[in-house]
Amino acid sequence: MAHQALSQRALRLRDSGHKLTHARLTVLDVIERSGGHLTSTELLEKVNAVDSTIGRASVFRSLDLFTRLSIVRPTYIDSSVTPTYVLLPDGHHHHVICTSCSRVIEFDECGLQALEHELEQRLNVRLTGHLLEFYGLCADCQNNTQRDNDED
Amino acid sequence: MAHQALSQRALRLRDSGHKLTHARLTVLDVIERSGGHLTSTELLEKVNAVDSTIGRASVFRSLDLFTRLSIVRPTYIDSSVTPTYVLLPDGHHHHVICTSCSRVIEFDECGLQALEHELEQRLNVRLTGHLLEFYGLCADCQNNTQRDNDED
DNA sequence: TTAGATGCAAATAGTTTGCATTTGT
DNA sequence: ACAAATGCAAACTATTTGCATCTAA
Repeated sequence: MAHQALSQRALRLRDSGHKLTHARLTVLDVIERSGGHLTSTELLEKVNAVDSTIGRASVFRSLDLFTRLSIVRPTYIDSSVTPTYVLLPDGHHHHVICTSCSRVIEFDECGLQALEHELEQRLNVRLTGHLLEFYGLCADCQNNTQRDNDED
Repeated sequence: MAHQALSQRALRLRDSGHKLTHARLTVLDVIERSGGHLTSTELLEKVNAVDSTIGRASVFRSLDLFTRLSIVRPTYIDSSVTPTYVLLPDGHHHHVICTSCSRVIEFDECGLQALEHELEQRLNVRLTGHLLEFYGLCADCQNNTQRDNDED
């Protein structure tokens, strides 16, 4: 029952001694295709759209496992209710998220090496990675905002 | 029915045109005393211990208000279920999270203004905030790691 | 073959809402 | 005095659990 080619992360999953089940591979695939920014609710919907026989519990269990394996990480940034899961690529991770349309814009440079270094010295920690997210409005949503008004 | 001296943040609350109610002042006080790292559930308990007549709804409403006023911010700690609220000292938010013991170490400087500015120009976006998390081992956990091995 | 994973449905957390009442200014 | 905020309890949403069944290795 071969899925398609296994992603890097799927291999990590297997190497850590867990079974490569249909449910897990599907959940992982959905996360990867999504660009790596999903709430659990969005994930549930998308997984369900792909294969409606996969149960909610398995999605949550996968999310939990992936978190423990550092494949994914929950962040709370603008929904105060549902955590957003972000894919953790290898070294660092940074992008801009449009708070209006949720579009994700990647960028390469983050220039944090210097800061990382300084923090290691000053705080006496050993750092292995980081997550940097900027929040704001993308070009399109800035234009649409001229129509104004959706304050609370 | 004067509470004790008003904190800096309580003043901000008032200045923003909201009433200084008993419930709000109590919630704020509990957060400030706690060192500024609480889940909503912990907050509910502590508020209840101080004054059991304050209802859950008011606690959540305060949390919501404080978040909108940037007095507090929901963030990831290690429960994947309940957001943790941290006090926001100034404008932005950044910290180091120990991947072993989940300890959170705050730091002030992030030097991202320059980058933020550059991205706004280059990507044609309008940025309003950011989250910066470093992951690594705190001093204690580096030492304990000599004893190695506590995989799952 | 068999331990580990699953799907289901019911149980549990966590959060929000409507509304009559109270309170800060 | 009166708009804003509250407390309550019920509604809702999100997540977890127990267990019989299934499946990857």
